[in-house]
Amino acid sequence: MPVSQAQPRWQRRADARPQELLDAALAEFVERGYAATRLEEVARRAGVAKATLYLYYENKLELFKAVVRHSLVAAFDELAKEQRDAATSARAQLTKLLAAFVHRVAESPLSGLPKLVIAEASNFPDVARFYHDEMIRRGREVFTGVLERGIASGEFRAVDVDHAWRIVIAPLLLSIIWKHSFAAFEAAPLDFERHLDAHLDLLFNGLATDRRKRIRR
Amino acid sequence: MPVSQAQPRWQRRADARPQELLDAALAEFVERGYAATRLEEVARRAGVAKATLYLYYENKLELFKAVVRHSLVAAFDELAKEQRDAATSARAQLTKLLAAFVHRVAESPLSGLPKLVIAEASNFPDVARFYHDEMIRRGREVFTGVLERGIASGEFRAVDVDHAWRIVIAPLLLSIIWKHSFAAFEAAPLDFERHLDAHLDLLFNGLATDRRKRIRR
Amino acid sequence: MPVSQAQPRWQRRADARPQELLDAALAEFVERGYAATRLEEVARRAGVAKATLYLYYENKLELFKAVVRHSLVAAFDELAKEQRDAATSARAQLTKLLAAFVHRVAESPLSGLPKLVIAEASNFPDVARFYHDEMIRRGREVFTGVLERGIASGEFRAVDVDHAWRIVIAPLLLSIIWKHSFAAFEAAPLDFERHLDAHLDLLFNGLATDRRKRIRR
Amino acid sequence: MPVSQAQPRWQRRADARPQELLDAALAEFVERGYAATRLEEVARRAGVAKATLYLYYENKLELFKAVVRHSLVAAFDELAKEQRDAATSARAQLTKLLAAFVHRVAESPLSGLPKLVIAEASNFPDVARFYHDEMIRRGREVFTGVLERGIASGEFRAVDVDHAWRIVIAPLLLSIIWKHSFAAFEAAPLDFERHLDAHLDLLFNGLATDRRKRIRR
DNA sequence: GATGAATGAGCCTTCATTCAT
DNA sequence: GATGAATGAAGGCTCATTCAT
Repeated sequence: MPVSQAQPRWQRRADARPQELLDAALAEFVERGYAATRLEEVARRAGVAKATLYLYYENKLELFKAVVRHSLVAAFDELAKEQRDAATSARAQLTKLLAAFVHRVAESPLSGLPKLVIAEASNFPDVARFYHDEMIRRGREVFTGVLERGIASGEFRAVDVDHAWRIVIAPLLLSIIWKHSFAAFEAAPLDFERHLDAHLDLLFNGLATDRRKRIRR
Repeated sequence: MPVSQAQPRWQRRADARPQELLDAALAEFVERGYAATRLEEVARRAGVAKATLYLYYENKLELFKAVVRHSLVAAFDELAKEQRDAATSARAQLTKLLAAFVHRVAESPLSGLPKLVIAEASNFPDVARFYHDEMIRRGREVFTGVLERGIASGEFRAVDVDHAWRIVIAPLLLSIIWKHSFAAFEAAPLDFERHLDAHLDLLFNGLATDRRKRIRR
Repeated sequence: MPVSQAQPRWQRRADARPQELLDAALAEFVERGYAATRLEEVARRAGVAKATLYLYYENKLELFKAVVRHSLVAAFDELAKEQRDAATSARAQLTKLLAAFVHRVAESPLSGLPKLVIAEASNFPDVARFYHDEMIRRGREVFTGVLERGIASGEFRAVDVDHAWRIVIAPLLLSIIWKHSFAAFEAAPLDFERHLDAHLDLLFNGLATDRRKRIRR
Repeated sequence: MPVSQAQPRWQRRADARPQELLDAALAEFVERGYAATRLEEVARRAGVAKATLYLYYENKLELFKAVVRHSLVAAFDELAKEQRDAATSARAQLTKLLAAFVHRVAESPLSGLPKLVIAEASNFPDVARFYHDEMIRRGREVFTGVLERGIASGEFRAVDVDHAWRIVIAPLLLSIIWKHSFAAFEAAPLDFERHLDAHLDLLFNGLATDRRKRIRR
C-alpha cells in the first residue's frame, strides 16, 4: 500500500499547544460562531494576552481548524474507550454505542463541536469536509456495521441501513444541538438519560402497539 | 414600437421589494451566519444597493429578525395547508404531518431557518426564544397531541411522550441541517422521500425483529 | 465709473424662492451647524419633500449660501428702517443704533446668523468673507463713523476708535450668541432691554466713580 | 555608530499620547465643528492611525467631551496661576483678571473652546450645560464678586451687576471668537493688547466726556 | 412642480494582525 | 515567551443627491 504522496491537509502540529487556548477557543467558537468570536475574548478566557495566541497559531483560521481537529480527536478518544467487542449482541452493542455518545460527548464540552461545524460548514468547506470525512464517515461505518450485523444475525429487521444509521443517531445529535441553543428557554434541562431511554425504547420496539412487547433493555 | 435605448438605473418596486430582500437575506444568513453576512452581499443578491436595505429595515439586526419572523410565519402557513383532520387514525395523521414537513419545509428555502436559529441562538437569545416559543412549542403541542391521541386510542404504545415527540422529528430536522451543511460532500443528495420512509418504518415498527410485523404504510 | 467686469459671486437668484425653505433652513443650520443639518429635517420643517429642495437650490451648499445671503439682506433691511438722521447727537444716534440691533435683530430669528457664520467660518471661508465684507465692514463703518463724529463734536472722549467699535457691539453680539447657546440652562431668559440699558450706562459713564482718574492701569 | 536603516513603523508613546490626541482634536473640532471633523484628520494631525484614537477614547463623542473637559480644566489652571489677592483694589484686580484671560487663554489654543462649545451647544446640550455650570458660573461668580467689592468700597458706581459682568467680558470673548472666524480676512491680526487697553479705558472711564450727564438715553 | 424610491460616497467603528519592548 | 500598543482593512450606517413617476 503506497504512502500518500500529498501533504496531509491537517498537520498534527498544533496538538502540542496549550490545552487552555483550545478550550477557551472551543467555548467561544461554539457560543458565538467563527465570525463573531473575538480573539480578544478567547485570550481573556484563556487568561493570556491576545498577542500570545499568535505564538501558537498563525491566525484565527488556523486556531479554528486546530480547535475542530483537536476536538474531533478528543471525541474519538472518548468514544474509543468504549471497546466494541463483537462478542455481544448487536442490540447490546448499539445500546452501548449510543450510551457512550451520550455520556462521553453529549455531556462534555465536546458536544459543541457538531453545532460549530454545522454552523460554519459553508464558510469553511474544508473544515466541514474534514469533519465529514473523519467523523461522519466513521460514524456511518460503525453504525451501519452494527445494523448490518444485527440484520445478518436476525436480531434486527431488514431495514434501509443507508438511512437507518442517520435515524439512529439523530435524536442524540439533536439533543446536543438543543442543549447549545434552547436549553436556556426550557423549564428543566433535557434529561439525557431519559431521552436515551425513550429513544432506545422507540428504536427497538417501535411506536405501534404489539401484543408481544419486548422487555425494556 | 421603439425600444427604449437606455436601461433605467433602477426600478421602482416598493411592493415586491421586502420579499426579495428577505429572500436574499435568508439565503445569505443561512449560508454564512449573521456576523459573516455582509449587507453588501445581501443587497447584491437582491439586486439593489446596500443603502436600499435601510429603506426597509432599520439595521442588520432588524433585518435578521424580520427574516426569522417572516420565515417562521411562512413555515406555519405551509404546514397549515395540511389540514389535520382528527377523523383519521393517529398513525395516518402523524404520517401526514411528517410528510408535510418534508415536502413543504425541508425541500424549500425555509429549511434554512432552523439551522440559522440554532447557529445564532447564543448571539441572539431573544430571537432564539421567539423561535422556541412560537415554533418549537407549537411543534411539541402538535406532536405530543397526536402521540397522546394514538396512545389513548390504543394505536400506539404508552411511550414517554415528553421525549418521544423530539425523537419523532429529530431525523427530519437533522436531515435539513445536513442538507445545509454536508450536502456538498456526499456523492448523492439525501433522498428525503426514502429517508422519510425509513424513518416511518422504524418509528412504527421498531428495529427489533418481530414475527407479527405491521404492513408498511 | 466702469461697471465691474466680474460676475458677482453672490447672485440674487434665489431671493425669489419660497421664504419657507429659507426660514426652515436658517433655523436648522443655526441649531445644528452646517454639517449636522439634514436636508430631510429642513424639508420636514418646511413641510415639503426632501427632493423639493432641489427644485430651488442646486445643493446643500447653495442653500446654505442663500440662507446667509438672504438673512444678511433681511438684517440690513431691518436695520435700514432706522433712519440715521445726522441731525441728532452722536450719543443719541449710537443709542438708536444699538437699540435697533437689539429690537430688530437680536430678538428675531435673524439673530442666529452671526452664530451660524462664526461656527462655519473656517469650513466656508467664502461665506465668512462675504459676511465679513458685507456685514462687518459696514457695521464697522457705521459705528466708527458715529464714534468719530462724537469725538469730533466733543461729545465723546478721544478713544481708540479702531477697537472701540468692537467693544461697543460686543455685549450685544454676545447676548445673541448666548441666547442660542445657553439660554436653556439659565433660570430666566436674558432680558435684552435691561442688558442694553446696562451696556449703555457703562458705555457712556464708565465703571469708575472718580471722574478724574485718567491714569492708565 | 551605525544609523538604524529602517524607521520604526510607529513609536510607543502611551504617556504623551492622550495629550497629543486632545490637542489635535481640539484644533480640528474648533476649526470644523463636531460633525465636519473627521477622525481620520484628527489622527493624521496627531501622527497616529485612526484606530489608535479608539485606544484612548471610546468614540468620537467621548473624544469630544474629553476635549471640552480637558480644555476647561486647562483653562482653569491657567487662570488660577493669577492669584487673586484681595488686598489690591477692585480695579487692579479686575484689570488683572482680564489681562490673565487675554494672555493665558485668548492667545493660546484654549481660545477655541468657547467657539466650539457655542457652535455645538444645541447638538450636545449636556456638554453645553457642563461648560455653563463649570466655566460660566464660576466666571460670573468671580466677576460679579469683583464688581460688588468695588461698588461696596466705593471704587465703582452702583451698576447693574447681573448684566455688567457679561459686558465686562464680552469684548474679550468676542475677540477670541473673531480670531477663530474672521482673522483671515483682516489686514492685520487683532492686537489683543491694544484691544484690552481700549476696553479697560472705556470700561473704567466711559465714552462720554461730560461727567454730569446722567440722563438715561 | 412635487415626491417617493433608490443609490454612491463617505465616515465611524471594530478587529485580526503586527511591532517594539 | 509574553504583552501592551499600534494599525490596515473591512463593514455598518448615513445622507446628499438623483431618478422615475
